Amino acid sequence: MARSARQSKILELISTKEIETQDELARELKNANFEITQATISRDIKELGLTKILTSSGKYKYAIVGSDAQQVSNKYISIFREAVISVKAILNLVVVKTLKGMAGGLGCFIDKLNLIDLVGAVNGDDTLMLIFPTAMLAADAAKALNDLQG
Amino acid sequence: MARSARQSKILELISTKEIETQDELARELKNANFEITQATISRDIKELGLTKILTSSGKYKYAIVGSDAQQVSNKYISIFREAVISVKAILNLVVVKTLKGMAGGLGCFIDKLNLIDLVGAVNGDDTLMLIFPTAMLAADAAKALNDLQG
DNA sequence: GTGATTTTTGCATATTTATTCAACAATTTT
DNA sequence: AAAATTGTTGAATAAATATGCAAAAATCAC
Repeated sequence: MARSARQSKILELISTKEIETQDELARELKNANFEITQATISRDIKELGLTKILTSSGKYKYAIVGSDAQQVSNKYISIFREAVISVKAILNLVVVKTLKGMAGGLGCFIDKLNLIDLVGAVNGDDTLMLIFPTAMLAADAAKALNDLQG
Repeated sequence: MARSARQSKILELISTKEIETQDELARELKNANFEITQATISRDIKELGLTKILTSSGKYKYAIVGSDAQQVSNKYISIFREAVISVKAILNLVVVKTLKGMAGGLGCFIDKLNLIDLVGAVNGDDTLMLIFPTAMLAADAAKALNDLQG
């Protein structure tokens, strides 16, 4: 599980910070209690299909980017499956319970891969709340996410 | 001018071939009579905001990618200005005359940055033909492109 | 459980990419 | 036109990233 949790954390980190190098990512992961080397990060990054893009300040940072490879999202799905405990719709909200520490990463890529009419998302450590325009859309999304769980 | 022509060629090359490394790009450019080193290519790639993305075969290739930096497209505009001689609409087509060898690169990124209702594009060495659904859209596009010329 | 098989990882290193610095070319200023 | 400024480049090298290989960990078959 450490593997999925780590990759989830990587998604969260690159979405919330401007990570310029794999060594920097290694340091951030260390702060989050993932003791890991650059070599493994290189592999994770390839698996997640991440790449560096140019920011407006002329620096490069890692980002989730639409790639040729559609299978890449399969990787995300497998993280999703490992991380998610339950998905429930309440009014216009969907509440997702996750393993500890994985709500953040999950939120980031549910956000990115915008398959659904999501207004926004907030998360704690093990809970993710997705906000929808209507109860109906929330129910649809909850169903879609539950289906994903296989 | 060699600079713009070279960068235009780079756009063409990465759009039509799977270029994996800067050295490979250097060899391709050599074939196209641009004698250039990897160092300069590294700079060109940064200027053009290109990055490597994962292909479905698990390899990386260079690609044009939507970045944070909107100024990036300014770079494209400046290549456009240097390359284009004239833009004319005829029926539902727009014919763009360019400097020799630059029609290909131009077509590639006009295609990518899909600002306009373009159906398709074909090009020779110094002529680029853009195909639109209607004469009206072709005329609009021709006007937009002429405006770009500053 | 044991042993076989597969997966994940770190280390060392190869490969790839970015940058420093000096030279040269182009452009502007005077 | 010379001098000064600015932009472009290559060579060498620094920095960053990927990978071969062996070891450790996890998973599976029995």
